[in-house]
Amino acid sequence: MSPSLERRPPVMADVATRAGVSHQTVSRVLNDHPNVRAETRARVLEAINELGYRRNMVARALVTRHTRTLGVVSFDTTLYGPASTVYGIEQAARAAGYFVSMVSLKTIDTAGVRDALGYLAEQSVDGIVVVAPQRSAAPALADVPTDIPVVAVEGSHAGEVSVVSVDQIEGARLATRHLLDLGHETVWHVAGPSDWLEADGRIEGWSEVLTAEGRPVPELLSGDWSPRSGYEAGLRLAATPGVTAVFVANDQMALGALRAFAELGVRVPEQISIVGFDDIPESEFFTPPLTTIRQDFGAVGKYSIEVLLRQMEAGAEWSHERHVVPPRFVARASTAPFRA
Amino acid sequence: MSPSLERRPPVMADVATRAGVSHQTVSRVLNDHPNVRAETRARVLEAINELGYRRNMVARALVTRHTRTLGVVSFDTTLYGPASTVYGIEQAARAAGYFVSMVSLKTIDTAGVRDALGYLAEQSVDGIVVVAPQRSAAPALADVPTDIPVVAVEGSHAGEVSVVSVDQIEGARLATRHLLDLGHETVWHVAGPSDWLEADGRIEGWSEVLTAEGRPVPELLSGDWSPRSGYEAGLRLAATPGVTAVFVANDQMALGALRAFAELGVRVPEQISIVGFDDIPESEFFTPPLTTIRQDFGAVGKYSIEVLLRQMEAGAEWSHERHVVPPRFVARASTAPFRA
DNA sequence: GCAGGAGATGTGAACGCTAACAAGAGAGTA
DNA sequence: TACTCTCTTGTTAGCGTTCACATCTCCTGC
Repeated sequence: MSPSLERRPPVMADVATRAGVSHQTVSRVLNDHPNVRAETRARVLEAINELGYRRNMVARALVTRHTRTLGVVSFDTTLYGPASTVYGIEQAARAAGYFVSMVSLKTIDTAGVRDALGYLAEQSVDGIVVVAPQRSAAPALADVPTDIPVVAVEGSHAGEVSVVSVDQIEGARLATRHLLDLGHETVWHVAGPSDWLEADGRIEGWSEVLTAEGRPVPELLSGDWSPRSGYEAGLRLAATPGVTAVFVANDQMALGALRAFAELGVRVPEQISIVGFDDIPESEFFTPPLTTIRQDFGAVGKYSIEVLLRQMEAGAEWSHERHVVPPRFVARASTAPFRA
Repeated sequence: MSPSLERRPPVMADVATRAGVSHQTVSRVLNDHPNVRAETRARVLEAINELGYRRNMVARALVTRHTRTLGVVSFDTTLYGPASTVYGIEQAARAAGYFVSMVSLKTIDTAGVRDALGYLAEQSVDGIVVVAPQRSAAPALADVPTDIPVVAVEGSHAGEVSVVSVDQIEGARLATRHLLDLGHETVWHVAGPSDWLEADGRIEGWSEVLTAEGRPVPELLSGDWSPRSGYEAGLRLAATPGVTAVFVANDQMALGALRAFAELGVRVPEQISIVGFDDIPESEFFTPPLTTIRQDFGAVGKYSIEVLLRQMEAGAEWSHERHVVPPRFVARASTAPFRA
């Protein structure tokens, strides 16, 4: 416990002494500065090895004024979508040489997002990605600290920030058109929670196609993304006469609906066709395998980092960008032509 | 672009000047030091507000020698298990006032884990949680830098590090016993990839019960956790005579097996009973709803942070701990008594 | 009325690194 | 030979905090 006994990890000066050079030369070697004699460099590297020296990034960050760390604010990373997005972000960030500091919110609200941004700002992150698909997160993004670049993923594009997102409206159009093309008179929709922008976009694409085709727009059902809420919606739909085609806002709810139909003896796709959204790894093995809309979460992560890095480089004169990732229709066995 | 124009964020000295005190007094206010006159404190807080000052944690970390950041090394956070564990860790860490710096590996190997640990050490994280359920990660944990506390989650307990994990063996026992109790002669097993410790544990618990009960131990099938690999195993099992009960090492593979059986007209649970593992949110809505073993990932996250913090506090004289979270049997509709 | 002590505040020196500048050595040129 | 130029290395001064210590003020008690 005496101070002389508890050995501190070696610092640059220790390496310098050992190699018989100045600490600055050690710094030059570490930073690949060209003007160092090969022999000197070798000597320094040897000393580094012998001492097991590791550079202190905190001290480095203090003087360089950047931490090579990006902040990620997210919500419920247990869900497949957010989890995949965050994974994509992390991979892309590390490929670009950045660390990722995570904050996942339990509930998303303005105060929560603002706090998270504040924390990350204190940590001097070089940039922030906010995965905040709820409308209530938008106000917090409005008064984000101006000195630090921010990119929103799946966020509202109204604000001052750049946005990267999957084209939800187009995805919903694909789903709805597919069902109409199969000869169904109209398409019912089980939407996501009303606060979610993704839920909005899917409703919009759905109703847009129906209206354009002059079809009746059935009453909207909605759930909370969970299989259970899909199950309940399924029970309601099965009890409603005339339902032959349903577009469910995500695969988990679609699973619940499938379960409800199975229990009530409603055959899919013979009696009712179902299209989901997301293409989670399980969908292909549902009973029946689910026709759905695939979102490329990896691409979203990649682009969000790309946009963020560009913004960081641009410094003061950055301009908001908007990047939209196209969804893809995936045909499986849960949809079939309408038979009267 | 002129240096006078690009304004830096305010620092402690700016606040001090504005409030008419020394920087040290500002520091005291920020750190809730008791010996500050109420009026002075108010003046400082006002100045902080007016200037929009935010403390620079990097500078703080340099002198206090801790960053209040924990490192988390993980693998494929797209899978439900790892994602949930990481989420639990993140929540627990933040509740304890720590940030989380994430590194998710694409492939897990000794070099990858070692690199990740090295990076995190350079970042001066105060502690590290390694979620590395593969055996190949173990060697990297052996020569972890001694100056920084590490906890392994679902990792090998052979090494020098503390381990928090779900009792896989017991889970497998519960599943196997349940099937035997239903009158099945023996139980087949679809295992996870051979490099995974969790796969091992489940095999061990399964074969242990069969052996103890004097039942034949059928040939082992195995997959890679994916629904597709479960589907393929299912096809093989359906073609094997005498199979009446199957314990599948995770729910996703169980889903694949259910699909295979459905396609071949094998009825579950009438002809074959199936038990899964994990209890993912979807399982309850499979066709039929899946009997499975629940893992409490939230608890794992919570305990891992608890153990880590304790170890950080203990400093040099820490001792390895081992915390085991019990699994829970969840009865649903995919299992039924054996009928000859 | 003054020693002693507690409370409030300030001063200087770290923390471990990089940036900016300085300086010495050797090569090339007139 | 002297002069410049380039290459290599060293020296000094921060970055924005906290820590250790010094100082000043005011109160208490004899």
